[in-house]
Amino acid sequence: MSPSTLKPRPLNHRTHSHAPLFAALGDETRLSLLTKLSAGQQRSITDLAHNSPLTRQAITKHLRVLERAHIVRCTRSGRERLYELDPLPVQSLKNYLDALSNQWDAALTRLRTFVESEHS
Amino acid sequence: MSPSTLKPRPLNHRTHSHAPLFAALGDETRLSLLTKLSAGQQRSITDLAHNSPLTRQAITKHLRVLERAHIVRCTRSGRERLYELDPLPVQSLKNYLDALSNQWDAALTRLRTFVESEHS
DNA sequence: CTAATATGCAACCAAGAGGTTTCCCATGGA
DNA sequence: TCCATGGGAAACCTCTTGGTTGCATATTAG
Repeated sequence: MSPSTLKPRPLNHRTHSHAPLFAALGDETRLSLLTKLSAGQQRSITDLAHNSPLTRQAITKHLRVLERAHIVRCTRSGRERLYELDPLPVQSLKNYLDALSNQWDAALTRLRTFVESEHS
Repeated sequence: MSPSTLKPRPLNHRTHSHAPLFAALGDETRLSLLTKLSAGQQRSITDLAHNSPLTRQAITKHLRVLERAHIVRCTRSGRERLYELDPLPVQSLKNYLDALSNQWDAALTRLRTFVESEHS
């Protein structure tokens, strides 16, 4: 087996980091907003802020965070601003986590094989 | 079709939120630490801080964040503290994202079916 | 024993996040 | 037209985050 077969290629995903995406998901309020939006309907800001302990302005800020991370997109309709989910980045994150855990599994497997061959 | 068939069950995952996990992953430094650890070997703090623009103490803080989120665990060996990945929460996050995008897909499908039946 | 190494702890700091309040603008409907 | 409604902007506050420095402690090597 050539050494290059063993090298894991350190999972950088072309330096385009997923950290901002993760950060955008790292807040309870924003996750609950995503839950509401995952029903599939476009919702206005006031609508999303309804039945929330927070102010409309707070919800607005959270929506902007989600928008900057491209987790959510928004279109204007009259005086309303309608938000909806953007399904793509979720897929991107899943791919990243897949790569991470695959690399982890592969490392464990290599380690195990090595240890076994040492003992044979 | 009964209404209960349509209801999406809002994806709460027993109130145990994933926000702290996401937050722990929402930092470039921590992601790069995870990349290093994904090679599968236990690494000491000084080892992980080597070739980093940051101080050892900064790395220590980041490792503690990862530890609190149970993304990483650590064992003491002499005067060293060895960190390694904990593969479980990654799987949990993947499941969560799967649920989210499934719910999103399902909502879209229901919406489409509804629109089509309206036009028939 | 002594020196070097690996880490911990505490104080401190600047910047950002999350939230509120207040006031203003635009639009839709009566 | 007039007013209720949806939303934006800015100022402000507090707590957290990400980082530093300095010093103390424990363990290993010689």
